[in-house]
Amino acid sequence: MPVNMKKLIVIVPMPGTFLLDVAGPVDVFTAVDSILNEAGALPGEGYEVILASPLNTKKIVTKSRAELSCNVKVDAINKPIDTLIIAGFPMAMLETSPRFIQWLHDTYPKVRRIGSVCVGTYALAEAGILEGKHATTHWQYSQDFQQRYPGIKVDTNPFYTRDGNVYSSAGVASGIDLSLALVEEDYGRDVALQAARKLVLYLRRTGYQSQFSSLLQVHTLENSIAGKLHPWMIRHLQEDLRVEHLAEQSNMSLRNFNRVFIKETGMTPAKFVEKLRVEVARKYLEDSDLSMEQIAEKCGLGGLVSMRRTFMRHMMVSPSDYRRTFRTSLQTV
DNA sequence: CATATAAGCCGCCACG
DNA sequence: AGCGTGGCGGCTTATA
Repeated sequence: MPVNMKKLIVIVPMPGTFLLDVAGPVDVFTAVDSILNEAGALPGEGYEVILASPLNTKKIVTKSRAELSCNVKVDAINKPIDTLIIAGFPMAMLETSPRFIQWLHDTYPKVRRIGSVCVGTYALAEAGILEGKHATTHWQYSQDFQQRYPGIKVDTNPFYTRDGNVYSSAGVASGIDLSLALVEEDYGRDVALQAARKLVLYLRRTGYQSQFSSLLQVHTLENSIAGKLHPWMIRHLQEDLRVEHLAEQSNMSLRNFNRVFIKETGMTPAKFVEKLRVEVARKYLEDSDLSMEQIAEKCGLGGLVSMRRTFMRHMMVSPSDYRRTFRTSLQTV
């Protein structure tokens, strides 16, 4: 893929889809692109987002009867696809559009990654892309899905799952969570966070996945010093986690520890510890009634002022604001 | 708010 | 040479 080309995000809206299935990912990627541009993007940085119709017509009628006008029909796409996302999928389409399924099957090997929103997961399954892999779909359909495709491991809890370069998300609004995760993978947490702020979203809603630290990729979890240290750090958050001690714990010299750690995680040890502390603090703010002092204590974030400063630096909101908005948004749902 | 002190980071070079 | 490693010194950054 040419280096100086923006990543092409192709979103396929299935007829009868919820608008949000489509609009969520579209707006996330679009917002990120403009954020990157405002920040002075390098050539090739950012996203080009297009809608591609799976039918013979460019017009797609959504469930609400609102009409989407696609940029192109899928088989007319002539540029390399970075990310392909299938959104929505009324069940009737399964039998009626073998051509699209075939196209999906043929196109999958040529894309960097592929994802689905909601029942779009059926399309991936039908194209044989998910065989033996983990996947998610809308909770109402997960039982049916499992029966229909016994070779696919269906997770019902998370908002989205990833297995290799295949992603699937649970339904409708979770397409947004998926998209933010993809952005985070590409451009890091800060950019994803900015996009979430711009769209007034939370970067990561609480699903069961959030029990894990998002700081490490799955493959980093084993066979790396960062991965081995990670659980230990979580257990000792309230203690002195100076880099010196981390190096000691890993039986390495300070110098080398630093070097290796950066290579593995892409960030320096101290930054990592700080992010970890903030992340755990967020969790306490979200799902506990512990006082600020108690949270600061548990996370090793020093005292109140110190926690506030550090938290602000990462989240761009104060801990109390974060807790408040989080709580009130939960109540209105 | 300024200024002192500690911690973190990293280039450079050396060793096996 | 080509690598993983580690010590030193100085620059940057956060905090009291």
